[in-house]
Amino acid sequence: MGVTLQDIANMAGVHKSTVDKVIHNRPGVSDKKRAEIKALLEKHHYQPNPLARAMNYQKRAMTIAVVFPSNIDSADALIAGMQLVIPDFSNFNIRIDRRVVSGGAEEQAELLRELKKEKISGAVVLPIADEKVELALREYKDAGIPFVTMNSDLKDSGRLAYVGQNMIQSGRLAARLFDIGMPKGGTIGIVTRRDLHALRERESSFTEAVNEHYPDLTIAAVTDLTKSDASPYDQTRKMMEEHPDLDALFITCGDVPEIVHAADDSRKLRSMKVICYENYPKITYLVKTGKIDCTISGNLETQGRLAMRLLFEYLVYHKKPEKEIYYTTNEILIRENIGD
Amino acid sequence: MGVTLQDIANMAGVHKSTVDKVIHNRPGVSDKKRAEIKALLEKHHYQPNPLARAMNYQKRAMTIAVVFPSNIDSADALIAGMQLVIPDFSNFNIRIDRRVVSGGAEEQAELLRELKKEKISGAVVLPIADEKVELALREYKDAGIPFVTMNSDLKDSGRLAYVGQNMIQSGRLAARLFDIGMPKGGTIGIVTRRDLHALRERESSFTEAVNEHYPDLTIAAVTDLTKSDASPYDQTRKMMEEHPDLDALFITCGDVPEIVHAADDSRKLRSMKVICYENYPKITYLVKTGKIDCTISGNLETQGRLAMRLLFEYLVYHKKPEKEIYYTTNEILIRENIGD
DNA sequence: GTGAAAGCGCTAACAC
DNA sequence: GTGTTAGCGCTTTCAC
Repeated sequence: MGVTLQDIANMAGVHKSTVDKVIHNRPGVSDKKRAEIKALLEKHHYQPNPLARAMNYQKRAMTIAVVFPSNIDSADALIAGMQLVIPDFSNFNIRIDRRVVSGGAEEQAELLRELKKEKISGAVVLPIADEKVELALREYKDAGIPFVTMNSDLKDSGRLAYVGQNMIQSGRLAARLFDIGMPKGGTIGIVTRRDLHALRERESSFTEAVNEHYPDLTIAAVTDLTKSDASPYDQTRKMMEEHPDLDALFITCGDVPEIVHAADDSRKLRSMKVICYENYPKITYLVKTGKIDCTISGNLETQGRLAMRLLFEYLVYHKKPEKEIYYTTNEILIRENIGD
Repeated sequence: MGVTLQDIANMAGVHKSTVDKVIHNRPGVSDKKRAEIKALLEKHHYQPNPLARAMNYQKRAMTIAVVFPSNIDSADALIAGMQLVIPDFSNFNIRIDRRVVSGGAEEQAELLRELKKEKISGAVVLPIADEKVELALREYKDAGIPFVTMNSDLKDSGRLAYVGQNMIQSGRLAARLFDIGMPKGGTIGIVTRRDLHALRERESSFTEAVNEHYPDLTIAAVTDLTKSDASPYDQTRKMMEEHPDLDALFITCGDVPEIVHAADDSRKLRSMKVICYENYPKITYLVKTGKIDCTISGNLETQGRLAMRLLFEYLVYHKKPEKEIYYTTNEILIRENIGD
């Protein structure tokens, strides 16, 4: 049991409400008293009691915005994770306002500004990697609206924390898994998208690991889905036809089902090793049916849960995250451990 | 916001303290009023506010006992997990009393009875699978002392919940991993201990999977460490010498470092596939240095954390676990994803 | 600029 | 049996 606000008030010979004002940097206290009280707080390592604080916030209506780009495969799992936190805070009056915006950076930035006008209490954002979004988020920081970035980071946005996967590790891990799964070596085709910073990191750490450590493996083809307007399906088929010799497929990005189907339709899949990322129902199914050998999960649910929890705890208990960056583990999922 | 105790009191036309007595089944209320109030609570789905409740329990001194058998390799990781929960409950006056008892079931049962006399508030137990322990735990149940079993279960002990690994899955998974890692097939030696129910499950699901699905794999030797008083090291060496042809080693149990060293000293290790369970520093080291190919982690830290959290939440918020059995995931850890 | 007082929802000691 | 009262630690409104 630490010192309470009342304790501090007694020592300072003032009323506890005065101490409260000091703690929250509110006006209405003379400079000398303020300094005195601040010193006492420091000296006795005053820590507010989170429970008592939360008691007061219970009826205060709060809105948390969840901002996603559209067409993100991972969205459902991330949302599911966020839902998990809700029961723990069910006695609070918190509303989750989920907004998916189609379009790109410009649209996301605009949405963020709009939400700010609606006076939201905080936000969980999967930010598009663009300066415009970064600027909009910096306004949040200035306005004192806390937000957490999730799944993809924006370092200088002023976020409370970032929750996501360790991309470098995820790429290296995939390289090793191909090596294990292809004892005789072979050629790999990569499907990726290079407009996302995170995926570039993943691809390059993969390529580096293959070149450095696994001489029996060769990267024979790379398809960057953002280079063309053709569908992921068509682009994959094109790669498959141009490289009929591929032994394996490495998918760094989303649209996994389309890509896998394209490979399947090219009549190559059954003899190919396929490794991809994340785990949502469509992928689970493809792993269970053997079309995908292995998926590396960044635990999207955990990401969602953690992100929401960090924000809640900040809003409700004024508790700052312990770290700035939270990495989830890279889990290797195969048919035998992908279920429950 | 649900109905409050005060709301119910107003409806019943009584004082809220009367309602409180009903909620806690305390005497001092007439039978008719009690029935009336109970009906109202039901009808309005009264849910106590956990925050308010916890506020009152903050200064109440509580002791949680942690009871382990001795010489459990997993202990440190489990404890570390439990520690993680402490900050979240730091404003409570909870003391953790960790007791390791050497000896077997009899000693553990005795310790449990002793702790009961010391009026502990609750316990986290890694129970020895024996009727004596089960009986002692049933007395806890009768006395209203909540406890959680962890890592190894005792179904009929009356535990609040069980937190552990899915053993069946863990065995099957190992079988598949050997199949992947030994494309040409080969012979496997098992080191296990058959006095623990959980490990028997693991071994048999492994054996079954190998026999059913992987015809190229053969189980050529099994060492049950409990069959002899010799050290795990010596017993492993014996197996290695009797079966100089083994291609792989499957370790279901603890004492992994000793067993691996024995295999190493038999000059066989470098050409063998080794799969074991769990992940504590000594194992991490052996994986990183390539002496072990793969370890299947049941997330001991998560087990500890979850077990402690369930107990805390019950003690502090009167919140019952949602499930009776909590399985942690079987995580595949290899050199590339075992660190951070 | 400062302090008094009420309130969040529940619990517990004590009077009646 | 039942109700009164005070209290957990913090926040907020309002009067001085």
